[in-house]
This record gives sequence, structure tokens and C-alpha cells, in this order.
Amino acid sequence: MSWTDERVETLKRMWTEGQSASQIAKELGGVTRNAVIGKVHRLGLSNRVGGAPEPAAAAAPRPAAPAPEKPAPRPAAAEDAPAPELAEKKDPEPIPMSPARKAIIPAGQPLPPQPSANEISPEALAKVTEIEKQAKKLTLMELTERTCKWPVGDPATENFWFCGLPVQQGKPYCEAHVGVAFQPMSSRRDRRR
DNA sequence: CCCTGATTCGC
DNA sequence: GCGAATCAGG
Repeated sequence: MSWTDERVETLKRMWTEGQSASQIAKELGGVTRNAVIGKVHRLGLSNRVGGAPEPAAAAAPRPAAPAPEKPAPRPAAAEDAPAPELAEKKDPEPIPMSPARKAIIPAGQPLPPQPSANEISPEALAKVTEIEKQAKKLTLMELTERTCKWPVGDPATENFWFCGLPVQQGKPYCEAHVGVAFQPMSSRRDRRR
């Protein structure tokens, strides 16, 4: 595969959107994340959002500790609000919630109903309490796209962790937690139209 | 262990 | 210019 204009455009777009190199590589196909990163650097768009070009003339022959600066627009594997300086996307989030929760719940995803806050089907609930015993109990940074992001416990205490079990394809949670996160209009009979 | 980007260097 | 190998780190 070669870097056609089209592929470069896709690369630029996705990189600007904050997509990870691996995601971009996967999207493009035929390239590895290394290829993507390499290209990104050659294009000179590694980082930066709109600041003054800093001509950092480095003559150091040794790669000891260059690291100029890195705003790091990607906090973790889980998507969340873009850095303020980016200010390219509006974040329509009318739902008020604690900072802790906002940080751990991917935008656009259904909010995990807390056990005390909602009516959840008994089976699903039982299933959850069941698997929570096997939870990997991961920390925020240990979460990946393949780990269940269901929060357990009180974020304000030490007694808090994320499920961490393998997620269901395309979902942010494991099977059990998907079961309680994606409730199919229960309890209420929907109106006939 | 999973993942992230950064850098080097032979091609 | 390209990208695998490697590095450094969450």
C-alpha cells in the first residue's frame, strides 16, 4: 500500500479527530500503526493544535530525553471530552453528573444505572452481582477497548474499580453489564401509535 | 498484558 | 519517503 492523497487525507482527518494510530491503521488497512505514526511525523502533524511553530533546533546526537512537550489529546483508551484547547467539537451533554462519572463514561453511551437508581431485570442484576465477583478490578488507566468499563463501588472511596472483563464486540461493557446497560424499554408498555 | 505515541535507521 | 524495531510510558 502507498500513501495516496486519499489515504493521507483520511489519516489527517482521523488523526485530527484524535483517533489513535492503531485505529487509523486499521481503518486504512494495509499499514501498521507504526506506518501511520511514521507518516504522521513526516507530515509534521504529530501534535499541536494551533500554537506558534517552535523551531526547536536539536543538535543532540543522543536520544536521551528529547520530549519537547505533549498536550496529549488522548487521555485514555476510552473516549472522552476533547482537550479544551482543541475546541473543535461541541459536547452536547445535557445530562448532569459527577465529574468522576463523566470521566469514565464514553460520550454517547448509555449511562450505567446504579443498582439503587433503577429497576433492572432480576436476572440481569443477579448476573451482574455474579460476575462482579470475577471482576478484574481495573483502574482507569488499565481500561482498554476490550475491557468492561462498568464502574463498581463509590468513586469517592478506595472501594472503587472497573469491571475489566472482556467486553462484548463493539460494546463498552462485558456481556453481563451490557445486559443492564442496554435495557430494551422495559417496565413501561410503549404506546401504540 | 493491554495499549499509546516517539524515535531510529536500514531500506 | 517508508515503516519495523525499538523505546518510553499509562
